Amino acid sequence: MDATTAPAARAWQTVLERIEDDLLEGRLTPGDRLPPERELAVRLGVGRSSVREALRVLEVLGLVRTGTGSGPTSGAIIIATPRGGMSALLRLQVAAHGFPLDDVVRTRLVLESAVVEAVAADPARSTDDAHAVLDAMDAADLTPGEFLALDAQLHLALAEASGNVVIAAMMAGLRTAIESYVQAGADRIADWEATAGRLRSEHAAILSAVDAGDAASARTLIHDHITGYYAEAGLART
Amino acid sequence: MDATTAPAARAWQTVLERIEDDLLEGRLTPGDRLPPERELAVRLGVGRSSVREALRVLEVLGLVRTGTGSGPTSGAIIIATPRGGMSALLRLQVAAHGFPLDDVVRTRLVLESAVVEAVAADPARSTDDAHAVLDAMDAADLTPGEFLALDAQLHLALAEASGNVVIAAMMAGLRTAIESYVQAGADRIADWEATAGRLRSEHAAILSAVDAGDAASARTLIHDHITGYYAEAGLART
DNA sequence: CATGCTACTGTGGTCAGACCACACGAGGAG
DNA sequence: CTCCTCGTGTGGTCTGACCACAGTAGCATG
Repeated sequence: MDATTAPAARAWQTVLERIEDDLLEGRLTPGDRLPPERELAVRLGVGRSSVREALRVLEVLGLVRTGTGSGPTSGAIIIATPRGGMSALLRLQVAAHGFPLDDVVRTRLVLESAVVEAVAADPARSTDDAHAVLDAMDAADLTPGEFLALDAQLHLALAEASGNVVIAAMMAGLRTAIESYVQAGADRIADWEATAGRLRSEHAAILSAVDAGDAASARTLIHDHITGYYAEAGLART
Repeated sequence: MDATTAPAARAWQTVLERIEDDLLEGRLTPGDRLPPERELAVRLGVGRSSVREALRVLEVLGLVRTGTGSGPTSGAIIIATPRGGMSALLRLQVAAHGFPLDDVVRTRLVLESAVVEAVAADPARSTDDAHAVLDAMDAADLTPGEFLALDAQLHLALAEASGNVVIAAMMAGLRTAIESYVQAGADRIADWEATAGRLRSEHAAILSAVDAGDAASARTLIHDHITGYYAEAGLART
């Protein structure tokens, strides 16, 4: 409730809360440099190792970027790139069985449906990036791994087209979390070329529906597209 | 692509990847205890501080719980409680302006709509927990803070009723991320009692629609419920 | 005077060692 | 047999030291 006055039993939490508070109050914004670790330690009355533990957390969460040496790129710099942190969180939770694979897939369905609906409903949203990836996927000599990487890129491009960075970050993370399972699933598919061809045409159909502003069709198509692949790859529950 | 053989320039990443690999391969599961920090350091050929930085990250992400002393509760124990990590990530990203408030609210709309729809469509889902919170909110002497805490609890109970832990964790995190803004918004509402009364009846209507299996109505009601509050609290963009 | 090299300085990255607080458990004192 | 005390192993923290790295100031050289 009141993080600013909480005692924060552990020293590294003190550092974390202090930085979060600076962020909230606008004393720190992306692009700013944090004081040197040694100075921060003295200023907050903790050891340098405690400062480092807090910075490590912030780094993994995508809030700071650290650099050695001197100059403007050195030191701990505030950034705001949530992709990495979201991916790490989801990936590890899936690995630790905190997030069942089925729930991850179902969440993808919810978010992707909302994405295509939003993009289809807003004529101002450009799907140029998605089309570019779609064209790249037409190359005939793609390995399954390359194809799936482009597939992830395509879905991400759609999410970004929706303009919602939270959803885009979550979708990137969800995809990363199940990346190894998707890859393993591809190996189980007997006729990969046939599947790839089907996925290509499904992608094209989805984009067409989105571009046409047909939100309802886009929802249905993306839903079937995703559930279809997971069923074929032997990842679906039912 | 291949995390297991990646060089991992930094020592703490080595530790992190090793533990992630153990999780993926099933060598570590929730409930297991990690080796002592000192032993882990020797075994991986890194310093103890590097091990601690990795453990700190895992702790914040909700993957391990550390305890001092001896006995079965001491040491670093694998858990899988993603709530805390999701909340921390979203809260800090909002604080750092990586996640615009509007996108957080819009994502809430997407997820909550999907939740009520799923719960309404599945008669097996129990809304008993949500009803219990609803009853608690009828108390007349609630402060705005207490009321909003129960409100968060109610929405979370619905998410849990959907059975999707990923969505439940995300919703908990999204709510936490904007908690301070929600509180601040409540202070700007002139006639709080009137608003609280309206929220109560809206909650009741949503639960009724869900219990009746009316997914479409539930979607509309929850959508208006959320957008209504944000508009009244002066948090909405438009 | 211009140029290029060198040493210095400040930064994060890592390690080693020490000490503390804590909780359990073994062993002795009663 | 019971209770207390001390030992032991754990995480939590601090300190100091050293390294790698990048920029920079200043000197040597042309």
